[in-house]
Amino acid sequence: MENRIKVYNTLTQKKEDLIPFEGKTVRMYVCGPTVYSSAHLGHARAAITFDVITRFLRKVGYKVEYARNYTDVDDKIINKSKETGIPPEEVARIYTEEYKNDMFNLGVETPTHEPKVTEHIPEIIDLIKTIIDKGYAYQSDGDVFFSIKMFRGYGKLSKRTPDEMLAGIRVDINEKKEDPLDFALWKGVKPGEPWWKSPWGKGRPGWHIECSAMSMRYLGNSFEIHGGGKDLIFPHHENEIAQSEAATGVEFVKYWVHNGVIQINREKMSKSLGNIINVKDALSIWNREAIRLFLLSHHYQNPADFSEKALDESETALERLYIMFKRANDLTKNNKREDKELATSLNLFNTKWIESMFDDFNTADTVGQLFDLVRATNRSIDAFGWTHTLQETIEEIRSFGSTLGILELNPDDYLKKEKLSKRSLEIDEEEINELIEKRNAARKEKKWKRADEIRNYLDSKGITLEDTPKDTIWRVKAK
RNA sequence: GGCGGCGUAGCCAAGAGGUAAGGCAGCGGUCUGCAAAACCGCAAUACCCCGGUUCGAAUCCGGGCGCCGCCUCCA
Repeated sequence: MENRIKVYNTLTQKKEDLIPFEGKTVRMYVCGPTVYSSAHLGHARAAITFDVITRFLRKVGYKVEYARNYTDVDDKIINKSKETGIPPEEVARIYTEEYKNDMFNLGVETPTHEPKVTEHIPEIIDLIKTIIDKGYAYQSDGDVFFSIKMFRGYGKLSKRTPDEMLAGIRVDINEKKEDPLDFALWKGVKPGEPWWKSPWGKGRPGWHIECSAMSMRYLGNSFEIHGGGKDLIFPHHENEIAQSEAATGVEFVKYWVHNGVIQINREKMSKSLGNIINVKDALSIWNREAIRLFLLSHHYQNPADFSEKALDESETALERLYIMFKRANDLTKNNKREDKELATSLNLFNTKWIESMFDDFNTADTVGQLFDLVRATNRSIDAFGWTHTLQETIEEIRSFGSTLGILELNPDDYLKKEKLSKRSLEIDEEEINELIEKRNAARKEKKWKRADEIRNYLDSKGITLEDTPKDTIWRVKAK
């Protein structure tokens, strides 16, 4: 078939060929966090989804200009400041740092640009001016509102008309607005709030305008991909389209790409349900690669139901991969034979996973293919030991892993060190090694009862032993 | 109420007209002192229900039922 990447576009509700405006450069903007609280799994999913998309596009030869913002002025930040007594700038600074840290710990690569709202106030003011000049916005008191009825395409992304939205129940009444659906581009200052000077008096940007201003600043008036969680489609992205296209008269974004939400036990993760899981907390329990594998085992558009069981299963699945790496590592390179069956499996994998990624970044499908190859690889290790083909296979799996941001550790680091430090297991490496020696001494004398006692003891501490022809190896149980 | 989406074996989850990936859990076998890991096999007539289109439907269309998201701050 056509050698083109297909991407599902929320705007057209179809999978489309990804065709950049120019050559092989893809410009992508993804809505980053409003920095008023710790990053949760929803942030992690969005970041990882677009991290993988970026990694893959680059792998297949695209240049990706990737911008992801920090919204560091906002009502929620101001509220947090009032609650805690910490100045708003400080609230924003703390959570921006935390977000960066969390993303680093999740293995998310840093985007090309990470603009902050507070550093782009002039751009925002200019953009609002243009929108007013073109007649799409009006001043009311100290505020500036976007007039949705002036923009003909309003609702094209979220597939609803203003009338339908008005039929909905909760629309806040604000006498300053001409139409209840109008939204603020600029908010006049209130006592104790951060403000900047503007042609409309002191104030600050409304929500939505920052993303338009910053994406245009770094990526241009029209760019290829705009991403974010599905929950941002309305009103955030709808409003971005309206204000951007009102200002420039050209199509803002070619492909709108939205990731599905995280659910906890089939329910939305939300403050009111009290079921928000922070990235930091998840990382204290599970390896970051397990979290990524869990997410990437779902198609990015589908909801992902997070549970302890599901994450434990991802760790178990990862363990299978690392055990395979370890088996391969431990082989001596003395075999001159080649395994043709493995070569065939490898070729199949090479073409299939790329194909799956070309088809709307179907990482879940690639994971299935990976495990097919893993079986073939283990079979090959059993039958042939080390071969050049095996070496090649391992390298290819690693390379695949680096596109998904998994399988980047040494087997021993994953199977031992990482987990030893993550679980408080009341046992250390030294003691484990001592016990293994004792057990092997017992085994030599065929004192099986004693040997099994030691193994059971270690098992009770969460350590699994494995006797290989050469020696005894150990790992921390997956659970 | 409006808009969007989902329902695939015990659980999780891909697939979107051509005869159902993969993971986890379970069972049996090979290997092992016994295990573990790995491999082989079983469970497995797995596509919510009822109609329709088609040579052929999990996939398309219509109608049900159940669940979820958005419409208010959200990744």
